[in-house]
Amino acid sequence: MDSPSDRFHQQPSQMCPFELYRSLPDSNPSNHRFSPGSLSSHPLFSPLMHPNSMSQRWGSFRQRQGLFPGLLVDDDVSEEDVFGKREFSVGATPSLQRCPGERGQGSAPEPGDWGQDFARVKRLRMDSAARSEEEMRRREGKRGRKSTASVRMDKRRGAEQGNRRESREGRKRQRQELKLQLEETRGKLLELQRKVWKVYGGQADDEKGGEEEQENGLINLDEVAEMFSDSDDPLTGSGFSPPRCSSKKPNETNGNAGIFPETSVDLDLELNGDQVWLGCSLVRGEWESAEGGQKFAQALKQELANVVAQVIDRVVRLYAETDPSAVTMASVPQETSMTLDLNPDQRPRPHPAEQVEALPLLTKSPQDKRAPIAQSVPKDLLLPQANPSLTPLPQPPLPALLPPRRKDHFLPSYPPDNPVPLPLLHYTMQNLFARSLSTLPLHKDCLSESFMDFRSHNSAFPPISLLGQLEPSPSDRAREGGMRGGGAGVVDGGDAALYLAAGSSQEGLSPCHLKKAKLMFFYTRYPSSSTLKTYFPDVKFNRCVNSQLIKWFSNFREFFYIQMERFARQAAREGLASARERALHLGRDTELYRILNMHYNKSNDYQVPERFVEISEVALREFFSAIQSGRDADPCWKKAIYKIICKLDSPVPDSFRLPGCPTDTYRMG
DNA sequence: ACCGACCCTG
DNA sequence: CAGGGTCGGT
Repeated sequence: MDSPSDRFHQQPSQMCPFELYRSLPDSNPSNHRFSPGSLSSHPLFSPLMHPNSMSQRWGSFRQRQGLFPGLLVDDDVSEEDVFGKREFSVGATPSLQRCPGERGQGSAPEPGDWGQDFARVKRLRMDSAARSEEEMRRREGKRGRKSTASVRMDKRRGAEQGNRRESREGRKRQRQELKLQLEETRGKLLELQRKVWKVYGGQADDEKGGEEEQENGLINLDEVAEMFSDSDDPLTGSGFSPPRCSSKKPNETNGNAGIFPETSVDLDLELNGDQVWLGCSLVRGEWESAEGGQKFAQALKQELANVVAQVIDRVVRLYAETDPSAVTMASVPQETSMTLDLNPDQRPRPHPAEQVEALPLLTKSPQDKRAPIAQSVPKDLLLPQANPSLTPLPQPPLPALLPPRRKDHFLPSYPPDNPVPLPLLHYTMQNLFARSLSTLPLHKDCLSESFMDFRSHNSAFPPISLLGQLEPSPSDRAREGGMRGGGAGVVDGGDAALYLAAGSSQEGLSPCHLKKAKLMFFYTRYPSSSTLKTYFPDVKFNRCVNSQLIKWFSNFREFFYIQMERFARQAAREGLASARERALHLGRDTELYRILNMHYNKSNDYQVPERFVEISEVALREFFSAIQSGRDADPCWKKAIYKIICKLDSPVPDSFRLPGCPTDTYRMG
């Protein structure tokens, strides 16, 4: 039989995850500690889902078992083949394991990479040496039990030749014994799991399938390793049933059974089910035959795989909740689970491809030191969708930037159910691009590099039709300054990319800041330096930046007053009083309003505050009266008007205090 | 539409 | 010196 230990000496990329833990020649764990900060960049669980590791092993297993006669899985077959056939054979499982944007599309993963990942996991496993020892002892005990079971079965075979009834009773006893053994191991695993979860942070009881998570930062890799190590034993692996491989456990969601299901019921269900047992092809009664022992071992192994899948699942969940950029990966263990999905349960599961795809992409996206928006966006908007099993997080007062995934993706090369949330992809790419620009030499002292660059390269970015994907749903339109602050806003096509990237910290001013300043102009025409500092928290202020911002507002005023004077003179030329009055009224349907809106709110995604319309009309009338009365002959005739307008500043909404480009959802959708 | 240069004021 | 305004260039 193809016991896990048979694969001991295979190259890492072909090893089962649990083999890794079992076969650790490295005895110097202290050399291999990973800093938690680097966690997100380590594809910890990706190797576990790699076909060369788990799935391929199970593919071979299936082949030898004849579980899928039509599914020829060879150890040397390519990843694509494995996947393709698997997908074909397990059509009911909506699974896309590889990442079109990353590993798929013919770009086979490099075994070296995966091997390294395995090695990392290995080392992690070694980090808990004492724990390992304990588990080894545990394993030894279980192996002993296992062989005992085999012996018993042999004996039973001999008894079969005797009295029929006796043999039947013996079988019953055997079954009972096996059940007891399984229950025992399950109990032990349960205990172990609880320990682990306590160590992890007292979540043993309140953590229901990883649904209630807190943002504790990055997971300690040791803890992750422990979680893996908890389930690396085939026998202990039977402690919890696979979420997707065996029959659904009705009590699985009761209490802590969500993680550690009650054992007796499970076994009863499975043994009485007269169907697939423990998620493999071992049908009731079959395991009592001559090869029953082997099949029993296989069943146990399969259980182990299921356990691994669960562990991965939980690790991924933890990833998802601690690293928002990985949320789309949440609940991932599709590789093993899909492979073993012979008896799919009813547990709702997220689209596998969605998660598998996004992680490599997202974890590679630069995590800016401040970037609160960048981090919050995917979590808020993608988490509930990508992982419906997770409790939705409270909606922060940040704009919803990423809409639900739509089917009409604009990257045609992707499948319809493209797992990569494209807006997110967009953001990532833009962010990468923007960041890469930051390495360019400075052109200006005050403006950010990206600003300088993008001013002449806006065309390099997607047109608005594409960026329209970023628009939130029209459901929560905000009225009258109802901006929901902070986030990287959706603006016109040319600038949107820049604004998106501007949630990150800036040495200088970015187009997003310009946009924000313009929107601020709706509220304050004469902001003080302190005000500017307040509302541009993501800008490192120095004299130059401050002057630049002041200059911006000066320019805004310049434009504003020029338009006022122009339209005032135009009104002054009106002969009829009614027409003049009409011209002096600044309705939202007037040309002056359109011009102002176009200038300060170019993308028209922000509702111009009524107050600004009123103030503009005041200015217009002031200009008009000055012109009418001939005061414009005075070279300083505008000063008086400036004085009036200067007093009409209103407070800027708090949403502007957040970094990034504010926007409301007006006109969205 | 934007910005630099320049001037003025406090 | 900071900030505001104006003018002219692009």
